[in-house]
Amino acid sequence: MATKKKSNVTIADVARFAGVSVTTVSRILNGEKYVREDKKKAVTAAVEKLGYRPSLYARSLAGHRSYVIGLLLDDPQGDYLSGIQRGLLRASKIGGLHVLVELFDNDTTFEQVDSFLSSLSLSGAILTPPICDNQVVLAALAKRKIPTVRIAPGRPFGEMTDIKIDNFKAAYRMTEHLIELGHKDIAFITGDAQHADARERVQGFKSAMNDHGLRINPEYICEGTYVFSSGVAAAKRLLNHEKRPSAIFASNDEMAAAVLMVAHEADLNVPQDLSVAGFDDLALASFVTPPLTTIRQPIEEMATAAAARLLDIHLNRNGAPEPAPIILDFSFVKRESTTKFRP
Amino acid sequence: MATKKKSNVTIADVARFAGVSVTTVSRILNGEKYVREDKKKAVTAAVEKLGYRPSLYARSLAGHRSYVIGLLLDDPQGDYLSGIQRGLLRASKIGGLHVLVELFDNDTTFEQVDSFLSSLSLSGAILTPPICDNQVVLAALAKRKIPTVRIAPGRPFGEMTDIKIDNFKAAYRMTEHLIELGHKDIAFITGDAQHADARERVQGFKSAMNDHGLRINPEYICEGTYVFSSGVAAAKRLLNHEKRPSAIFASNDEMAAAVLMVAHEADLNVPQDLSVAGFDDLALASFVTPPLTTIRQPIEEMATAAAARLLDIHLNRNGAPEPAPIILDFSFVKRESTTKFRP
DNA sequence: TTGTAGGCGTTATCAT
DNA sequence: ATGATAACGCCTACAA
Repeated sequence: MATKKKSNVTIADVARFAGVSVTTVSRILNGEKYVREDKKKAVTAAVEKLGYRPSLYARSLAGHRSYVIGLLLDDPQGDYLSGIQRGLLRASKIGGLHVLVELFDNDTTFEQVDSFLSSLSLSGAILTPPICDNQVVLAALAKRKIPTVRIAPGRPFGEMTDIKIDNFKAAYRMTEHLIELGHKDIAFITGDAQHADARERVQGFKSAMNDHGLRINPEYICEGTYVFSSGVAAAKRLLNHEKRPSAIFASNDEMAAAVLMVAHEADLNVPQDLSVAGFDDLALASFVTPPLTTIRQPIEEMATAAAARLLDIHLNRNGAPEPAPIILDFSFVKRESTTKFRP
Repeated sequence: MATKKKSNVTIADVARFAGVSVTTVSRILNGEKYVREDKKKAVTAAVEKLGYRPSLYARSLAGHRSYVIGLLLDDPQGDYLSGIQRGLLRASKIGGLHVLVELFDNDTTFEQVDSFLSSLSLSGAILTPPICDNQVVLAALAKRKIPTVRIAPGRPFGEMTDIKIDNFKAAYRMTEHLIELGHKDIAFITGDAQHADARERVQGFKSAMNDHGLRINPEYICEGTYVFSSGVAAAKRLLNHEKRPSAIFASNDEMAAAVLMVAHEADLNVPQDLSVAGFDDLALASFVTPPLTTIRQPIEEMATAAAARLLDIHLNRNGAPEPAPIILDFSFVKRESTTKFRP
């Protein structure tokens, strides 16, 4: 009748079973040194046999390290999120970390973020645009000294690791592509100027134009905000221009898709009548008609790198964050939305 | 010189400050009754003043409830994920829960899931397709008696709450739309037959056809798997058919987008030469050319409902899960990819 | 209605 | 190299 007490097997059970102290078990589990091989073996066996799993909560409470990294989000939009998460989740899992996602609106107060951090004491945090430039959130993170890595951030901030591609170079590259195709009247739709990456992209475009001795028509530079509707507006302006450009470089795919739509409505054929270039290589870039020539950010790798960085900090408990930014390579993706200029 | 010990303010501090016992504080924090108003007020004030935030880990350890719900994912794909997360995160935040995301491949073992659950003792779990039909995961969840709600699941399973739309009805509705437009030769591209929703959609299509006295050409029913490439294959087969259909109903938007692409390559105008209907109303449905007529699943609401359900269980600690499925309304979204049949 | 005291499962400290 | 034992911060009988 002895019903086995349902409670989970604890570290004490393992210790007893292996004939050692809980301290020793703990040491072994945490990969510390100063443990004899035979004991290690015994413990490992016991763990296996009993199906023991340490309680995340007990460890966190006693050890002051939570094994949880926070993915802080502003508003979960667009599918770059899935790329980020895939990279993050895979890497975290391997490193024995868990990912907790939390939402923080644009008008979140310092108090709110701080209280969140207080109750969770994260092992690290990961921020993506646009929240990676939210001063309130950043301040709260810094105050608690939470190791933080930012993916594709705008302005730099304190001692945080930044992960990004060289947006300037990427935009430069795309512009050169257009120029090589013979285009001269090239228009550009900017992203949300709040983001540094948006600013870098315009700069890349402008530099390439200048370096190739091409004149930039100020009316060919349209302000967008990275969202579809802003792309529609910009495209309409551009295509109704008395002398319409022969190519449009939108600083993200969503706006490029908008250009495609407007062009289609205006009975313009892309790419015969108009070349269109995007940026980001979201899934939709391959779905639209015609598929977009674009720049791919290695989103997943970026997230993987972020997790790796955090894991490193977590393991080494090192106080020297070495905030050198990590720059990853972009890739140029040629599809069918761009082609040779023909008058 | 008295440097305030940096450690966080604890429940004991609050109790001291408010002149009551920790028990009382705990009670108040957890909204139990049997507390005098004045004490409650004093405690609330102390909490405010001290900026106290309970430690999630300590609560979890002592209270055997984690306040963490797990969003279990197979492979973070597509943008339905962002909708889910938005709903989930918002609702969870309001309810004071946190969302932890974890990845489980298709070949995850029972042992792995079990060990995950063991170390986190989730307050609840949420599953989306396709993992919501992963028998291994489901079994592990059931064994630990973790309250689980599944979004748009295939086959039913044990005592879990299911949240879904009436796929049959939705597909029926879309088919009727096509029929009302005068189409008779309507083709259908199925989804992954593993998913019950895919099967329900075919059924809806067939029933509508039958009910309207239309013949279903077996060659017009193409097997797809919900992914773009399968849509391409199906579309090619359909459009090369000696007598090609005047309308194609793809059981998700991704495949519908594929049809659009193939049609475009074949110099067919959509919708003049061919009507195309999708299902899901992903973001891409509005981006493609022409925008897709489709069915919208209230993804975000589904997630919200899921969180609400879990919160309810969490609060009431009720053992009666009442696994009645929650059926939410879909909506029919008319865009430009479908139009009247003209011979 | 309120307080006391004993866990919850680990890690950290300090001996040995 | 290994083991007691005291935290960690909170919840929850049990007592009052």
